[in-house]
Amino acid sequence: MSIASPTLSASAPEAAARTAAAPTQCSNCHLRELCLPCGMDGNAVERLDSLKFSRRRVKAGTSLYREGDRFQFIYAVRSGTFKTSLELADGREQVGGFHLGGELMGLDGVAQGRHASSACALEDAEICAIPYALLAEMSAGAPGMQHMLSRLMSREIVREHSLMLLLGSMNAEERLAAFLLNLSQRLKARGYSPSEFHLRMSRAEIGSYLGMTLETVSRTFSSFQQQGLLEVDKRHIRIADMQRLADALAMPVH
Amino acid sequence: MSIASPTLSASAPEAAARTAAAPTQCSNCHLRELCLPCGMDGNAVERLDSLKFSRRRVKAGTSLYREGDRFQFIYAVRSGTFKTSLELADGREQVGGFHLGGELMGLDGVAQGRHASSACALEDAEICAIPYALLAEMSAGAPGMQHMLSRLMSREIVREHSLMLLLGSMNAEERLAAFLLNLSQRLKARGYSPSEFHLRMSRAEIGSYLGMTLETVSRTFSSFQQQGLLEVDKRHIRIADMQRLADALAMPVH
DNA sequence: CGGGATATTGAGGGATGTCAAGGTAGGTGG
DNA sequence: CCACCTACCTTGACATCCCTCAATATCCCG
Repeated sequence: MSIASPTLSASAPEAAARTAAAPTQCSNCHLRELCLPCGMDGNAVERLDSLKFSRRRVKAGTSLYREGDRFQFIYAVRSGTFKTSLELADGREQVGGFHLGGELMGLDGVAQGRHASSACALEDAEICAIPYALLAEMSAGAPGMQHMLSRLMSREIVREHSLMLLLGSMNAEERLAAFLLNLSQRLKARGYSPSEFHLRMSRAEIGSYLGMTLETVSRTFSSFQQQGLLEVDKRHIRIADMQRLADALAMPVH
Repeated sequence: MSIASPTLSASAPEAAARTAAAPTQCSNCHLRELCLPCGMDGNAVERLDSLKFSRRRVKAGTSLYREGDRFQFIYAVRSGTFKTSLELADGREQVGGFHLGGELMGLDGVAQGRHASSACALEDAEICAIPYALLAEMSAGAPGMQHMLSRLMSREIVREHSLMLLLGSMNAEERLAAFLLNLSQRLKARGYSPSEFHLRMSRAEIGSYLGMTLETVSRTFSSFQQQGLLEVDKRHIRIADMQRLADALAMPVH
């Protein structure tokens, strides 16, 4: 609960400088197929370009926003990995998700006008800050754009459904298998290897996300390795048998 | 699993008849402070009225929609109680939420154009079917309306956050206490007693929602009764000590 | 080189799941 | 109206998964 790490300010000089140097445009972003513009027509993407989203670097371990902060922006990850989390009454944290390039954060702030969770960079990262008010204003005249926004929010609801399912009715092995397979697919969609990757999050963060202790996460990794499903070296993971890992999900041991 | 219970059709003759007899208007609905119109100005509510939502009765145990059905409507509960759920690979169900009067269901369908969960009435109920396409079309010209829709979806995301927290880091007593306190507040907001009510859902459904077995739910009810927090008679609940029940949440036993 | 964060592994215990038996309420048909 | 049936709830005994506590190893960084 490091109170030290400050929320970055939108008006930081370096952010302004960067924006001037390299205006951020969705139309030629390498993540356009995954991110906000996904499914939009050229016309709509041009409108997005006109907003000239500001870009910001976020250092590893730094918060992008915190629970209770005033909601102004939604954020798209350009590079790096984030976690979003809630703080419990007793100070522990509950991780709500991990976010890779092209994924959006902050949509939970629309409801109350304040962020309902915190977002923290797990490695040095870069984001686009999208002013929600402008986005809403613009989509008033553009039905397709508004629908896109609704779809994105709905997608977040569906994502949380599956997490709920995971937390509500799976054992430790199923949970970790589900986590790894989901991560593998998302990495693949971003052009990385689906079978070999480096985890950006600690065992404790994985455990919090999956509703188990860091020791159980560690033991389950070891167990998967002994079963020949994975090769694990700290945070470096190789999925040795994707099929059997998927089976661990579909066929509960019960 | 009962393939028998049919999804109701929007074109059921009785539904059409009812609509003609009593056109549904948000502006004089007794739930307007809790439901869709909440926070809208008079102008916007009039626009809602012009849509003339169709009303539908749903018998206890009947599905309103099912996972995979084409998404056309979002539904507002007028009376009765619903559960929403997902089906697991092995046939078990995972309950995702319970819905009282004034609450909306089906927003998870926007993402894919298909419903991502099923909704089933726990008692005889009545709903408003809100054609999503019309709603989206109308809100294109009305910024306030569109913002309302976004807020509602965001609220759903926040709701699932708290469920995630509950499933990820609470023990059986904390979970049941959280469930009862939440239900109590929602009943109070609807003009019912917050301290004495009838549960519309079975122990198994509560257990699925909270990520525990029906036996543990039953035992935890008994334990609360022995501690003097509740009086329990099957589905009839009286909260005898609201404060200590709330304490069970804030001060984990750990 | 030292210190802190992170990961692994073991031992033991406790919370919760599983299996089983019995009770109660409500609906249905004779 | 009663008998029966089914669904639901409660409770007990036991098993087991996972948490807790603890020791050690490893890595990274100053």
